[in-house]
Amino acid sequence: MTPSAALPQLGCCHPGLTAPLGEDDAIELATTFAALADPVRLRILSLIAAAGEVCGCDLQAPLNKAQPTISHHTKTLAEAGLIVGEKRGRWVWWRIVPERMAAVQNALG
Amino acid sequence: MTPSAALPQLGCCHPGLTAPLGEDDAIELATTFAALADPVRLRILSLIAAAGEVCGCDLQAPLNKAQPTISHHTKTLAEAGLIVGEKRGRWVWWRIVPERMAAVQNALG
DNA sequence: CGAATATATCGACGATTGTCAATGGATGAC
DNA sequence: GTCATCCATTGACAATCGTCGATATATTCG
Repeated sequence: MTPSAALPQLGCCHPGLTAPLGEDDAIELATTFAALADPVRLRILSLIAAAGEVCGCDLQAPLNKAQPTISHHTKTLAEAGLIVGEKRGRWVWWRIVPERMAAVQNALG
Repeated sequence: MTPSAALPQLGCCHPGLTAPLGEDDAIELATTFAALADPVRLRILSLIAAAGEVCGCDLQAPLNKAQPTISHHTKTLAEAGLIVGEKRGRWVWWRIVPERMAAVQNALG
C-alpha cells in the first residue's frame, strides 16, 4: 500500500520545464510521466478520480485484465505517489493524491 | 519536421481523468505521456522552452548524446505534437507547441 | 565542381515493460 | 477449523524502447 521505494521528489519546487533541466531532475520527472504512460493505468486513475475511492476488486472487471496485472499497475501508480491505498479487511481502497497530480501539472507549465 | 504520423487527438475536449476513460482515449493520452517519459526528451523540451527556439545542432552538446539519438527524440516529441521544427538552411529550429502542452495539463485536472 | 556540416534513416544490441499463470499470505464467513 | 475471496509476488514470455555506428540526403561554402 505505502510504497516502499523512495518517491521521486517532484516537490513543490521542482524546476519544471521552464528552465533547463539537470539530469537528475529530468530522471525524476520522467519516472513520474512513465507512470502515466500506460492506458490501463490512466483508466485506473480515471476510475478512482470519478468515484473518489475505489476498491481494487472493482478494477478488474471494467479493465478486463488479470488480477496480477491490476496489482502491478496500482503498485506502479502508488510508487509514483499518484495514488494511495488503504487496506480495510480483505480489500484495498485506492484514492488519488491530489497534491501529486497538481505537482505534475505544475511541472508542465 | 511536420510529423507524418497521425497526431493523437487530445484536443480541447479530451475527457481527461475526471471521468472514466474509454480504451481509445486512454491510449491517446498514454501515447502523449510516453513522449514525456524520457529524461533526454524532457531536457530537450526544457532547453527549447527556456530559449524559445533552439537549433537542433545545439542540443547534442548539452545532452551528451549522439546525433541519431537526438534526432530520434525530437522526432518522438514532434510526433506527439509537443514541438514543431522549421528548417532554415541546414538547420532545424525547434519550438514548443504551447496549446499542446496546455492540453496535456488540462487532461490531468 | 568538391569539402564540410546538419539532419534523417537503417540496423543491431541490451534493457525495460506489460501481460498472465501459478503460488502464497491474509482476512472474513460459515 | 474449513472454505472462499482479495491481494501481492514470482517467473516467464513477447514486445517495445533507448542508444549508437554506419550510411544517405541536403545544404552551404570555397
